[in-house]
Order: sequence, then structure tokens, then C-alpha cells
Amino acid sequence: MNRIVLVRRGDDVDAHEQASVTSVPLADLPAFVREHEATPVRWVWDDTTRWYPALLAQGVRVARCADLRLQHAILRRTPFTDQRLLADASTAEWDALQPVTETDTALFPLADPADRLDPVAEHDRQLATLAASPERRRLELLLAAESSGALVAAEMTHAGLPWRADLHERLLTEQLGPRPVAGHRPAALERLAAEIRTALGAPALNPDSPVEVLRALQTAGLPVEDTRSWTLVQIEHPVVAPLLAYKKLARLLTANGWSWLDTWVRDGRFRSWFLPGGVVTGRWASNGGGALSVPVQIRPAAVADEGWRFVVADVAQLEPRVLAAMSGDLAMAEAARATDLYQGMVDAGTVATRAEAKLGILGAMYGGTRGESGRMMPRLTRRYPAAIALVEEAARAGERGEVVRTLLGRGSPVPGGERMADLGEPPEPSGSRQEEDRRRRAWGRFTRNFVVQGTAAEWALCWLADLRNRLWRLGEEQPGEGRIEDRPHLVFFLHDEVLVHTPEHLAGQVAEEVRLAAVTAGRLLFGGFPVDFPLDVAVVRSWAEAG
DNA sequence: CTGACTTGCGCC
DNA sequence: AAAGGGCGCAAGTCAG
Repeated sequence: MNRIVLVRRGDDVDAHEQASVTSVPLADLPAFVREHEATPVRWVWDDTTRWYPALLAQGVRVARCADLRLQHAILRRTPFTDQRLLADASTAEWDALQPVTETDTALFPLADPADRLDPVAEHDRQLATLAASPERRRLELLLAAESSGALVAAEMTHAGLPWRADLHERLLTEQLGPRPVAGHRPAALERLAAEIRTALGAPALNPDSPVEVLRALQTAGLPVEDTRSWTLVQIEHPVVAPLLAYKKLARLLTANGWSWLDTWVRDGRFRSWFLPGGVVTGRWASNGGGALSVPVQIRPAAVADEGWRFVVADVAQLEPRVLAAMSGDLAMAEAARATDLYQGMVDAGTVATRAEAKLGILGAMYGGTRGESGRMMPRLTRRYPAAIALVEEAARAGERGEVVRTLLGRGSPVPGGERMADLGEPPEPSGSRQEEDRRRRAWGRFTRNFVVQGTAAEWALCWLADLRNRLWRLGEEQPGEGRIEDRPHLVFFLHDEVLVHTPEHLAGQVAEEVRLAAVTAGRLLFGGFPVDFPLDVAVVRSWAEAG
């Protein structure tokens, strides 16, 4: 595979191809890339978010890339390489390089820290590191998948998720009342607020203030320590119903109300940024509009264009299936042969009910040992020894402070080495022994989950990467200028679910390709191991019609 | 006043 | 005795 390393030099781009260097004016880059795409090529660049949006804006799609930023992050942490081969004076700067999420696709940011980096040298270091790795094949697959994910992410942002602002607004008005003037509550919330104040005998209560609400609840004699919904549903009092209703609608207003529409929906598209590798486990993060938590409530507003459809596909119980496959647990794989893994466990006589099966498996993967899921463990251990041993060993390793890895070699962070969102990060032993133990066990739960969540993310990346290529080929006969958005294309990805926007007449074929891509992903990761990844696939006009 | 942290809830 | 993974986001809260 021919590789071309692109390096910015002011208004020009140096294209390094083997020993030769071609200088291309920035304005001519799209044509240059398009021309070279006629034969197989892998574009090597510092960071996809700095190059690809401008190419897409010019209607240029690339088949392959190597995203040095993302690859660097993986190689830095994997236990599969000799870190000395990657080390360089610039390592810290590569570590610190951030993706860009500017709306301006025409120009690179001024004073971009990426400009101080040498992509050719970093590329050489990465190749040398890979060449010396005893697990080269796995790592290469992971790097290729990660880079392909970067292309998908850029393409999804470019295309955007079709979004009907008019339907969204109607939905808001129906539930909240007309859009209020700034600083005022919508009518429905105002009504509920009055009910809450009456029920609690607190005429000045601000229902948006958890502190005030908690105090008022306690003053009314209710035994609560917080104001969470699941706390409230457990008590009986006239305030509960209006308060729960208030919370639900207030959430809709603040998270996905009119200002969300104003901010994130333009020209009939919801545009946010997807950040591959944004989560330590390898899952994607997102930026803007809460793209990874679009509530079911507003999904009716996601509607395919006229003459187009969504193909919505998700994998049933991805993580337990991945666990079965990566641990080589044949009994668990057998239960996964059924479309519903949990029902498969019931049918095999492992547990009595589907609910028990789910609780037990989730507990095994998350480290929940309280109550029911804990009581399930001995049975699961007997029945699925390999699978349970894998997560238990990952937990023990984490408790010992060791690094664990996914199937393809993404390494977990070193405990205390860096900030993480929620887990405490005690760099120094501090506090009591109990506190230390608590932290160690918390880290064990993290590493226990890391190996499964991370490997599931790898499966999903392979699925996406293969699907992306299948969709492109499928649209070859499609009229248009060869732009992504003229053909069936991915518009959304959420851990184990994809949305494809496709011309209606291709929807059936898209559904088939989505399934074939899942089969490919399973083979890539797990070879011939007999595990299924059944998909729920729906061809719909609106996202809300799926599932 | 700003900025950092907390609360609570949405998604998987 | 207690022990549930990963995120993003907005508004409230509170210290400086």
C-alpha cells in the first residue's frame, strides 16, 4: 500500500511519497488527493480533524488514512510495544495534541500546535515501533480501525443527522407550551411549579434548585437525602407526581429545548462532533449537543430526507457476546447463539429468569456484587468459567495497579497517572486504609469493565470501517458528484448502534450490508470462534420508528 | 463577579 | 459491612 505523508508548510502542503516530496498549494490539495485516490493509497497526516473536513467540503472522500495523533495515543499505552522506539523529544507534544472542532473548514487554525510537529518522523517511529512488536498484526488492525473511525467521524459531522426543526418545535410546544420569552418558564412548567409549591406548602420554592427542593421535602417530613427521581418514586406524597413531571419537562427544556435547536440544528441537520478514541476504553466521545445522549423523547424529529430512509441497526447485547468470544467461553457463546443471549441462558438452565440473567451478566462486567447480581456469581462462574475468569483476572490486575488491555492491545491507563472523569485519582497514598481499599476496588471495577467495553469498541470500529466501505461501493451508480452525502452514508454511531441515511431504493441493500459488515467484524476479531452478533435492523423514515 | 465543583439526568 | 463501568451537558452552588 502506497503511503503519502502530508505536511503543512504555510500555504503549501508537502506530500512525502517514499523518497520524493511534492509541494502542493493548499488550494490544490483536494484535486491532488482526488487524483491519487484513483489507486490504493493511505494518507498519513497528523490529525484527521485538521485535514479531512476541508477535503469533504470540496467533495473529496478518501479511502484510507493513518491518523498519527490517534495512533500515537494507542501506541503510547499499549503493552505490546517497546516504548523506547516511540520516544522522542516531541513525544509530549504528540501526547498533548487535541482534535479541532471548529466550524471553519476552510483554514487550519492559526498558531496550531500541530505545526511544530514532524509527521514524517513520527510516522517512521510508529512504523519502527510496530515492526518490533510481537503483536504487530493485532496492533495494525487496531490502528487501521481507529484511523478509519476518524474518517467516519469526520464524514458524519460533514453530513449531519437529518433533523426536522419544525417537528421538534411542535413536540416542544405540545409538551411545554409556546416558547417563552427569555427568563420565563414555559406554561407547563409554571403550572407544575405551582402544584409543587402547594403540595409542599412552600410558596416561594424554586423547583429548579435541588437544595431548596430537598429542604422543602424534609420540612414536609419526607425521609429523603436527595431529590433524584428514583428516590422520589419510592415515597408517597402529593408532591411526587408533579415534581417528577416537572423534572422530566425541565430536562427536555434545558437539554433539548429551543436553545438546543438554535445552537445545533442548521439547514435541516443536527451537527455535532464525534471524537474517536475520546474515551480511555476506545469508545467515542462527542462534543456539542449531547450527541451521544439524544433522548428517545426527541428522536421523532430525526427524519430522513424526502425519498430517503434511515437504516437503523444495533447489536443485541454486544458486550456479553464480546466477552464470550474474547475469553473463548464456548458455553457462553452457545447461550449467545440465540438472538437473545439472556433468554439463551434461561433455556440452558443457568438461571431461572431473563431478568436474573441480565442482572448477573451486567454485574459480572461492571463489578456489581451487591444484592442479586452478587448472588448470581457462583452460578455464572460454574457455568461460564472462562468468561468469568477473564473479568475477574482483569479486576484483580487493576487492584494490583497493573495495566490491562483489550483484545487488540489498547492499554488501560496507569492508576493515578492521569485524571479521569469520575474515579478518584489518588497519586499518593492518602487517607485511611479503608479509603485505600475502596479506591483499589474501584480501580478493579474499572479495569474489569475496560477489557470488555474496550474490546466491544474494537468490534464496533471494525463494523463501522467495513460498513463505510460497503456503503460507498453500494452508491456507485448513484447520481451525484461522488460526494459522501450523495450515496448511502453513516450519519450516527452510538457504541453499538448506527444510523445510515440512504436513498430509499437502496435501503434493502444497505440493511444487508450492515449485517455483512457485522459478520466481517466478528471474523476479524475472533476468527472462527463460534459467536454471533445478531443485529436488529429497521428501515424507517424516522429514528423514533426503530427499536 | 468568575471559575470550579456538584447535582441530576440523558445515552450505551 | 459494603462493594455498579463509560460518557456530556446545564443549572445550581459555593469559595475566592
